[in-house]
Amino acid sequence: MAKFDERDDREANQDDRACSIQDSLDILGDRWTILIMRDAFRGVRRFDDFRRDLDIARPVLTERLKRLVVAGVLDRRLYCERPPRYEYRLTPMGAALSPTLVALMRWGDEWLTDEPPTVLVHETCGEPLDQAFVCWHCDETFTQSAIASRPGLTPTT
Amino acid sequence: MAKFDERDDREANQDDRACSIQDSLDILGDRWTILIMRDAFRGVRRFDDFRRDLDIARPVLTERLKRLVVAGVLDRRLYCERPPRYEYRLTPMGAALSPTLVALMRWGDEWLTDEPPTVLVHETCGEPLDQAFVCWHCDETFTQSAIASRPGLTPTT
DNA sequence: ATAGGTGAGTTCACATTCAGAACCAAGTCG
DNA sequence: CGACTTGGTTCTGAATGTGAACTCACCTAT
Repeated sequence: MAKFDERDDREANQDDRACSIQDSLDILGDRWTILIMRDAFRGVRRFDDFRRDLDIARPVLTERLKRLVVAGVLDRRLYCERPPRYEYRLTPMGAALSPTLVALMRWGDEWLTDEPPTVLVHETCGEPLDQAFVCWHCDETFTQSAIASRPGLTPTT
Repeated sequence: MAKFDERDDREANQDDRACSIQDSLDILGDRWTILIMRDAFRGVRRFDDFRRDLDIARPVLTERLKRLVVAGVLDRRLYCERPPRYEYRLTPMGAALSPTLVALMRWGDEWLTDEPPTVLVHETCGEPLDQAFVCWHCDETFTQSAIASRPGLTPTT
């Protein structure tokens, strides 16, 4: 993934750079990190709570949290001085992952589970929310099936 | 991740099941799979094209593609009889991952890259699209920052 | 007809990463 | 005092990933 010595620039016409999905996955792309983020969204903040909830090996959790803090996605802060205790909180950058996690969740709900999906509801009216694409210009909204042209992420072509 | 023998049901109060994010990650959750899917969205279909584009080890690619086919996300079909050649195409289930990939891409664009983001444009008007939550009932649209209550994926609490 | 090339793998030896258990440190509670 | 908690680190085998070489079926050029 790092050694592209013998590559001709075949891929340059396709997307002219490593693609930001790859960049995102450099931070999130291992078996645990997204689950850690999911827990963080749920409000989990402490080392042992992550560990217990995920059933993850301690050294791995230590390393992942460190990476996430370095990446700027979590913030490690002392929440108790005298027995020094830390908690990990979402930074704005981490919180910005919510659409990604929601999309993953909805996909799993739709295609993988028989159980009733976790619906997101509109706080003010209690009706279910949908995740969609919106064109502020035309004031049109459409779900993914209706979107056709996406430069850099071309559809089935 | 599979052996929960000694777990008490501590997590039952939090979300009463494995959570569909976990289910999704059982399929997508390793360093390569999401990149493979991204390539599939871009129109890559053949073994060697995936291999070259991703610079992934052959055995791993073989195994990943097999898993994705079993999972129902890709479809392996013979596209040439006499030298038997296969191609891997997105199934509807695979295509349904588009919001997830878009969300990942947008996150990477916004937080990780200095380069101009890949904007998605509305085909009919050419204006940039946004990914958002929409309440069909109130006919209101809001981006993730404005969403507050999500059962099962509670915000920062 | 033979030599070389390609697509799609498999097999193998080696390196990295992960898991699980034990250990440690700093503080707190009984 | 000793036990317990949180948040780690260190260690050792197991699992996984890596790259190189090999296979097999076919195709193309000479």
